[in-house]
Amino acid sequence: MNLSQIELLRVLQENDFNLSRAAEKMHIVQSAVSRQLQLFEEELGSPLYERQGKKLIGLTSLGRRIMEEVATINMAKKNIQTIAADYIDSSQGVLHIATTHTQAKYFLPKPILRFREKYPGVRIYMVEASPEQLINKLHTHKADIAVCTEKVGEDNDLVVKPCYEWHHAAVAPKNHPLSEGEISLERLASFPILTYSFGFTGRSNIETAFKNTDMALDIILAAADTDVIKTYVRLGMGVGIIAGMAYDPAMDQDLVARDLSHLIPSSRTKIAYLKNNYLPLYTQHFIEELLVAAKELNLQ
Amino acid sequence: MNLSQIELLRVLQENDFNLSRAAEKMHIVQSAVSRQLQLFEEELGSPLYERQGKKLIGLTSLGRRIMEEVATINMAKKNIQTIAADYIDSSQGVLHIATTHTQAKYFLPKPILRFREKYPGVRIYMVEASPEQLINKLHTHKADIAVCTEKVGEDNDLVVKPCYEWHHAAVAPKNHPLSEGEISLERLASFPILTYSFGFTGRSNIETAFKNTDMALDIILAAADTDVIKTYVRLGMGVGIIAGMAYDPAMDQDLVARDLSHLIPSSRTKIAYLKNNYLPLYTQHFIEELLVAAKELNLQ
DNA sequence: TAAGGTTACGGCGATCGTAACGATC
DNA sequence: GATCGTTACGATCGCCGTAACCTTA
Repeated sequence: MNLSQIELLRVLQENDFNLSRAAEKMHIVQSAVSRQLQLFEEELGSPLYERQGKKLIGLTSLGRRIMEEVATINMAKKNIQTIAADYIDSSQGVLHIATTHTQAKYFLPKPILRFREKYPGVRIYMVEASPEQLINKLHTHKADIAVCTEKVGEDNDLVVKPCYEWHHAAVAPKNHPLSEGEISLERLASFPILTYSFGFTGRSNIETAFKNTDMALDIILAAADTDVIKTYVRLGMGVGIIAGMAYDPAMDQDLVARDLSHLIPSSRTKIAYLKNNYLPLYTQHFIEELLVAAKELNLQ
Repeated sequence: MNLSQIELLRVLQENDFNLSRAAEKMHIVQSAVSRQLQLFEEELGSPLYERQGKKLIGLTSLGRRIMEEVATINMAKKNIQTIAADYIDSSQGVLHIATTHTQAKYFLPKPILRFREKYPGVRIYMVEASPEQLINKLHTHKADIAVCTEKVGEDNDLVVKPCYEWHHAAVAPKNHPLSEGEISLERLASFPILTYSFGFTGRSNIETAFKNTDMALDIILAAADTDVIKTYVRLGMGVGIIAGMAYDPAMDQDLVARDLSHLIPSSRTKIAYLKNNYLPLYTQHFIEELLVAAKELNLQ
């Protein structure tokens, strides 16, 4: 048994058990991969993969159980490298942030700027995706930390830190009827609505708000992206329901925002990263920066 | 980085950082070990060991942190092998039990006999030692499970299953004054006492019983081993305080046993094994056998 | 016949063993 | 001088790459 065989199992996992693709990813020829897998299965004395003819089509039950240990080993191996690099120079490195559009645009700018001042040597990669994809990116080590509101609470392999709390707001063009008067669920339901896609940015709480009523929102457009929603609100398509902090008084002067905290339960944005994953010092500081920014938001 | 380098760090740990001894243990020459260590430290970019001249004298702070990950990897590697072997044939294998003399002689015989009937192909090794040493044997993989009363509750890396509860008993030769009349702490303290060594078989609870009194036992002999205690009790040296289940009505007809449950808090014997350590099916069944025997004991 | 996998074989490099040397008690 | 570790060098064995072959959609 050796580490490249362990690595191979991981790469196979991420490439649909396709030996040829795995070989490419590992920068060796396919025959080498084939042999290493044979050797490993031979050493263990039992096949790890189900085969259809020669083709690998999935894991055996033994293989599935062993993949848990493989994941542990790969994580620890990565940790060793990270810890050593961090020990030598904790001012340099790479930080992969996975987040949703709304967080990237309306929450992260301030903490990221502050972080950059302290750590000019850290290269920041930000990737936007759906909460489900974010979690997947954590698991496949394509992201170090995730910032989002939905889903992350449900994953047992993640450390989840509560970040800040926010409310939804309704946005509409100036002079829209909704810019005046009290807002109720009924009234809200009387307009065509533009809001987030399922599984994004507190959308679940919008559902919750209407759950025990016989009303339903007439959602004519759902987007992952606050700016898309605003764009179509500006075109007069209807009322947008967005995250409160995504209304920018300066940039959105042509829109009015109405607080919906009395109608829709508050949402909590969270920071998540893999359990057992060593985070370099600068990443730990970045998280602190996020929490500071969160506190500032919630004090306002 | 490769697995034999990781293995090397473990072996060094267990051999006082002595390269020559580590080389022996790994069945390669010392120069090879020296070079592998150099290569690994070079790859990480920072030394893992403190050196006095050329001699290794301990871990650096980086080294200490990395040893945690090394332990994880070694555990997972061992798990992979165990899981595979277990999957192929769960009726064969080796079971290392670490326990104290008292458990080995007075508790384990019945469950071990039953286990052997079901698993004649499993080779059983039993090693007797002090609770502290037992825990060490778990950590160094020299034992799979430990059965004892003291200490194991305090170690966070162990899974601890409560097994059975028992009380101390006083034993004395027939016709000894203690064979009649009520027993109090005062009366007990008036005899010379023979009991377990510190850190063995419920000794801590004997201490507890006298803690808030101004009395003290006159312990004239402390042994790890119940049979040693009995032997000297038979010679008339004094009163033995032993574990209740260590009094054998058939074998110990020349002694009287008096229950001390009203004087000394009850003790609980536990089963312990390493967290994250995969136990083969037969070991899991052995534990069940222990719990069955424990239940039988506590029902009597 | 294209895509995926296996088998055979030759070459290269990583790692080991031998051996001589250096340091420390 | 005994113990412990390093360095140099030759030898070996493991692993890769090339290439031909097998199998199935």
